[in-house]
Amino acid sequence: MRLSAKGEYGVRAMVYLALNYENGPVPLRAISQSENISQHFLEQIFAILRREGLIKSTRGAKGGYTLAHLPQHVYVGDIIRALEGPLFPVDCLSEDGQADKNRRCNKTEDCLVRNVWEKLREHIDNLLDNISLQDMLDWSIENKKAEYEKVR
Amino acid sequence: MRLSAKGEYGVRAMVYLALNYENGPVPLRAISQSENISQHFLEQIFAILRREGLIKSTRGAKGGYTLAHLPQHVYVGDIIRALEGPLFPVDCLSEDGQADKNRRCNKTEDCLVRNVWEKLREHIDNLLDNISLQDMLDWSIENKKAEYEKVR
DNA sequence: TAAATCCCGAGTAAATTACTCCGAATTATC
DNA sequence: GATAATTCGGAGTAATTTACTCGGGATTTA
Repeated sequence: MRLSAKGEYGVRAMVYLALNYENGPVPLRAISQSENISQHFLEQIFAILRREGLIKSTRGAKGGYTLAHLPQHVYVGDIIRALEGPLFPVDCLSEDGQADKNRRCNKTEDCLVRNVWEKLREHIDNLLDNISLQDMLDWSIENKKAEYEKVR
Repeated sequence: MRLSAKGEYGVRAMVYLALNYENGPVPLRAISQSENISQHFLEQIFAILRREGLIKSTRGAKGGYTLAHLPQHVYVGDIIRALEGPLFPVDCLSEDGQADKNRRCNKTEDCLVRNVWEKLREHIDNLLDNISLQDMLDWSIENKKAEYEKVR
């Protein structure tokens, strides 16, 4: 039950894009260096994010990536789901019938546990779908303000 | 971001023990057959649950496993954490300083994302620590009642 | 003594993860 | 038009994790 590097890096990178939202396209090299993430790996992550419509790319020199929407309209949930698939999947919960049926929970009629997984997924989705990149930037400012007040 | 079979099976098995709480020790074979889970694999899962004090074992013929506490005092969070380790770990969040430091988020002073992971873990913990095995059994009864009302 | 169980540790095939490597296409700038 | 900076795409791969299997020993009941 952990977040993979893809998801973790993806969110970090998206925050970086949010910070530079006004400055035109950001090249991967910059993110890679600043966040200390392999550039090749980032390329793969960004390919996904682009396919999912979360970022826009500009090719060629002076090119790079930009958020496809305002930071207040990009949610952590979108990023993570794009990169990791549905959150908290327990196979018996998969909507698309892709579940590995001969391996898991065949008693679908009366599965006592299913409710728990459903609740859990709802909670996680709900939380992450209510945190925008802008929120994260704002928290940071608040924290800094608080730090400052404390010092004074 | 998914629950492993260990966690999933573990919860299913514990629900089974809750259902049979009054009937004395339940042998693995019964659970294995009823829940369609490999018995050897269950042994490993139960070894962990026992070490964590969630179940008690009785050896020998007519032996088996019993919940160590009343179903209303065993929480899903305990089961899953026992089997899967801390929920939603992002390495930069690990309390024990075990984090793979040269790989991830070295900017610990000012990590914008950390807050999100922390909130998320709190939420998940909080949810799962408030669902007891008894709750799950009760829900099932309620569902059945509702079904019944609907039919009537 | 025999059968039923838990207990323990080693081994392993398959899947997943976290990348690397290569080269092509596109664009800006000189 | 050449060069450099970038995105784009796919293939490959080493390490790790997962989901088990296998074998045998210890304990208890009948």
